[in-house]
Amino acid sequence: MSGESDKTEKMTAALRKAGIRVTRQRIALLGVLADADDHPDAVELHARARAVEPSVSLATVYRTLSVLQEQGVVHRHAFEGGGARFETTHEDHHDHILDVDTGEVIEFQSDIIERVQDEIARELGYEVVHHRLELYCRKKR
Amino acid sequence: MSGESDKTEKMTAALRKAGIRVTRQRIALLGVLADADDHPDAVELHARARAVEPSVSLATVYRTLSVLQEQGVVHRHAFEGGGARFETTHEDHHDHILDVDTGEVIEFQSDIIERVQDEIARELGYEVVHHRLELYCRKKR
DNA sequence: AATGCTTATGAGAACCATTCACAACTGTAA
DNA sequence: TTACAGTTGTGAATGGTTCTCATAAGCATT
Repeated sequence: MSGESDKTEKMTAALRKAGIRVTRQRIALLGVLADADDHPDAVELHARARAVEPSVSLATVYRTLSVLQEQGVVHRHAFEGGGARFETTHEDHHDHILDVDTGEVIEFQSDIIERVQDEIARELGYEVVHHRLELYCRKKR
Repeated sequence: MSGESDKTEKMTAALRKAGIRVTRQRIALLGVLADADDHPDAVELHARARAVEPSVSLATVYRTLSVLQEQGVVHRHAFEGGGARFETTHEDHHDHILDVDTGEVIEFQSDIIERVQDEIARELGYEVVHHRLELYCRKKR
């Protein structure tokens, strides 16, 4: 309900520049994405977008998420179990810890791991295009 | 065609011990898995198993793979794009490099990464149940 | 504001990998 | 050999995601 206009404006400006039409449905979804601090799936995003703009179909959510992904605005994650989950792209790269009991997602980042990955790939004659690192964890008691 | 009987015997022995029936279909699939040095998907395993034992259905391939996974005999990997891919469990843990152009899978292992992962989880009050690390790479030229 | 061209949308069908239901079959222990 | 429980093939069902197509609506231009 608050600081979303900032992010949303940046996003829509970027879209216009890319020749992509800014529709009611897309504005709704962008707002929802800007407000989200979790990692919702398409159905959840659909529900949230509908609360703002009832005329958003699930198909459009998927289509728009694809567009936004191509534009680099959102990231799509295929964690174990269930469907894809999304988050707005933020400046710093990170990987994810998933609480296997609650499904909660925690972000983390490790330069060391990053560096070792590149090194391993290089030694085998490859360069890393992208990677996926997920730690499925349980809370220690 | 060759050294498969060894592995297969070990596998079937383990299954019998676990009270799991050793059927024609399962023998065929175990043989195929023992022979495979790649990471085939269910359809590919079905094709290979059919060559040995024509009465193997795709449903049985899936069912058996689930059983074998529960027994710890095979590992299931959900790489990006396409369906799950399988490999027989071998002693040493490893992660995967995927050639984004060819789909080829290369295994690698890094104690450093492993250690840092545990450390990161621990600091956040978690313990790693399992993880998934995949490097999507392109051959350097 | 109205025009026209083009892209986006909603609804529901289609897709694809995987699982399920069920009647027939078959290991396996006795 | 029997008998029972686990297994199988077939085809239908599932669930997430994408596609089709007729209609709606951006947006640059009058």
